[in-house]
Amino acid sequence: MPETILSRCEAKGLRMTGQRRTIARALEASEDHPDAEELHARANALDPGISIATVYRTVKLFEEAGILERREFGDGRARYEDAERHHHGHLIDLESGAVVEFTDPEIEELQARIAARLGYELHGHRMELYGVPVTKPKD
Amino acid sequence: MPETILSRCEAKGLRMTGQRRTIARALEASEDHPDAEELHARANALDPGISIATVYRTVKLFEEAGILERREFGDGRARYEDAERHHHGHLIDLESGAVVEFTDPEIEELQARIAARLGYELHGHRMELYGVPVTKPKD
DNA sequence: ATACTTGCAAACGCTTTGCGTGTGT
DNA sequence: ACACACGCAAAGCGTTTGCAAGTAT
Repeated sequence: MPETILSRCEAKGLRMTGQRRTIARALEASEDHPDAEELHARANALDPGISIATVYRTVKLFEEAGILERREFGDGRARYEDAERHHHGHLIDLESGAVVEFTDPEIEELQARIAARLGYELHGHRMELYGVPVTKPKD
Repeated sequence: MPETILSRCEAKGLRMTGQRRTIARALEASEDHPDAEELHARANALDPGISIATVYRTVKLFEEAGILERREFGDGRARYEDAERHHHGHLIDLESGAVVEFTDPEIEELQARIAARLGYELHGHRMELYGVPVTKPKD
């Protein structure tokens, strides 16, 4: 089970360019949920010259590889976070847009229970419940 | 406690034009989660001549009045549903975008518990948890 | 009477994409 | 060497908005 974003990229066989490495480092250093523009700024702070188009292409690539998760909090822009970070919930202030993270042991259990009851595994599709990708319960 | 969308609009003192009445009727008849374009089509099927701009203005108005809830399922466009309909969850197929509705008595209880633990009521702001507006637990 | 609402079309903000150049494997 | 990634700028898409004409109260 690899741990860094870079090592997970390599494990998936992604071609790692300088730009992708830098974006991976910027994501690694992020404890929050940057949007594309913010991630662009953080990556360019590490190594200038990365275009916003490359940021968009890279987050899409990483998301399709299961390395990143894309989130939408209702303000129109997508936000990204490391898919391996411990699962947590998001409580969103609808006025200010502030995002409060929290963890609750009951969440994953409840998600797994609901998903199982709905028979999601019969579809063989990736499913999302309350904005969170559904994973099979460990047994 | 009024029941139709129209009566709730009147109770809130909204100025009810012909277009707004028609959009309210289209929403009333919807058992699913139409986006703006779909709602526009349904409203025009009832009474033609309503512009998409008016649909957008009206759903925003209704949402701010607490009559509608806006949802985002990750496909870029917002979807709308009657805020008074029984609370339910959404399981989303990430490939096809299909939305499966379900209800679970544990969801609201868990939401209320998490929200209470996080002290959301101290802020005095409208908060959203997993895409669902948080309401105070009834006691 | 007057403040609010409408349709139209232009503008908006975020994201994607075509193209010619540059680069990882 | 060659398929793929890049930067740039243009286009795309859902949504919002300025304006002049129309409407609810």
